[in-house]
Amino acid sequence: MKRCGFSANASTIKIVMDIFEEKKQTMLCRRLVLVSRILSSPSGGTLTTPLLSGGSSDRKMSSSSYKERLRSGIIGIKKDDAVTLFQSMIQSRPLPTVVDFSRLFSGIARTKQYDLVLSLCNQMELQGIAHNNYTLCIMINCFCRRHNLGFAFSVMGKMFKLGYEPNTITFSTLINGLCLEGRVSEAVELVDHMVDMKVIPNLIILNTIVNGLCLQDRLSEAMSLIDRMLANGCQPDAVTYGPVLNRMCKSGNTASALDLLGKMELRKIKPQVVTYNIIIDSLCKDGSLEDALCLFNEMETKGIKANVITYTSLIGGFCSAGRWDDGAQLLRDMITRGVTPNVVTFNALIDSFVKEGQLTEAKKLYNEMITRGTNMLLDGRMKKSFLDMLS
DNA sequence: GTAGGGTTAG
Repeated sequence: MKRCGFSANASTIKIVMDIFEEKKQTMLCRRLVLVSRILSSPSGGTLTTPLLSGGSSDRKMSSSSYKERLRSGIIGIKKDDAVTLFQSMIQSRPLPTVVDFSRLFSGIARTKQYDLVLSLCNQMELQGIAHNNYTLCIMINCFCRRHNLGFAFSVMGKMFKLGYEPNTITFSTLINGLCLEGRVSEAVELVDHMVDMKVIPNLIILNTIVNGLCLQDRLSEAMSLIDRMLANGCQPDAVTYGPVLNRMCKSGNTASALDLLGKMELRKIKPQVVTYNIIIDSLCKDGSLEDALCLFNEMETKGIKANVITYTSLIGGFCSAGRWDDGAQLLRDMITRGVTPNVVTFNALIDSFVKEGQLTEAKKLYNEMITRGTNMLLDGRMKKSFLDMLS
């Protein structure tokens, strides 16, 4: 290991890397580990051989229903639902494969219920189903999101012990974890280690580092990293620029963000709707409503469809400028164009009407909002608008 | 087959 410039609190990385080096030198040992894992895994036999061939019809039903459920999609799965699905999986015979569990865990992780994923991972192991490279990586991500870097690195150690080699995704998960902790320098060190280990960093890794630098408000370093990417033939994408633009706008430098948007276009990087939203919102807050509307037209001309956030920012801009009628008109426009307003959109208008004492208008909008359904009434800020109105 | 990043509105 040629590098030794770790800071004291980077010792975990070093320890884990040392374990890896040790493993690499003993490939035979690794094979033995793999073999013994297959032999000793309690789930080894049941994964391919049903224990209850021709089991009860209940169990067959349950088996086909979890498969159906995983296939039909578990986007936005709620906790109770996830637990029920997991229970039906562990009661099925033959037991589901670790791949089925990784699908479930991945779906839950996307809803940010990291604790739940970790707890179900634990229960899966107790059922005798061994982790694989994928489920371990999901665990690393969960620990990183919970700001438990120590546990994340120990899961990586476990991966090594089981004979898995880290790949780009394993590293990027940990690099993001370090960035989320504000430990960008160590994240960069880890990129160096990847390279030493012949694992090639990709655009996602670089974007992660750029975002980490932006989180630390290290904008000039982020910009020079992007320049180096360009110089080395690594084309950044809109995601690379998002955090940079956001940081510029949030620190009151909308003009620089507009400049950068121009540079993106020169570099043939297609902005996303989010890219425009960041700048449009910032212009609205600056009071540069006309510029915001120009940008709004520009994005539509380019075929980038405005979404609820774009409209909400603009409506807020109109309201701050005292142009409530224009704001209300934009609300009608967005509905006509098939963009559904949400509680934030209505709140911007209603709050503004209430503040102006235009209670009739506020009530009309309120009625429209409840006609449109959903449980918007439960929203706290909306309640505040109405308390203001009543007082 | 499944795992990784990210920026936006009150």
